[in-house]
Amino acid sequence: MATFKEIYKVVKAIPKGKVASYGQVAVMVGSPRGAQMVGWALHDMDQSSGQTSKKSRGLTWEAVPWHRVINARGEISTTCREHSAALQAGLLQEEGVEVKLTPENIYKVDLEKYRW
DNA sequence: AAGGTGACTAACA
DNA sequence: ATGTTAGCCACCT
Repeated sequence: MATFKEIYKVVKAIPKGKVASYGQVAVMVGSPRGAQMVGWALHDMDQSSGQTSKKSRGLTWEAVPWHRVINARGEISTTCREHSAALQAGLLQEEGVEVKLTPENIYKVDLEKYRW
């Protein structure tokens, strides 16, 4: 069953230097159709550095590498776009992941190379 | 308890 | 080929 906890667990399992799509994570947690929920789970902790900050959904947000999770096209699709997206891209690059910036200001990752 | 929501995806027009 | 619509499923109010 795909719960936040399970999702975090899977996300934390993503190796450094690799990325996974929401759908991919969803499948791993056992809910192939729960992609949206995955992104949602991550969004709950968007604080960037990783602080529980607001008690939010009451889940413990230990260092979950949420930046390694992107959409099916390898793009960073945050609702807060530029804000969180830039941070995410930066973190990925630090891990050795090549992140491109499209003309539309959308960060993209080469899934062919970095997909988990 | 029921309804609404969302960092998605895939299929259809 | 792009743009829209529908399905999804746990979590919040």
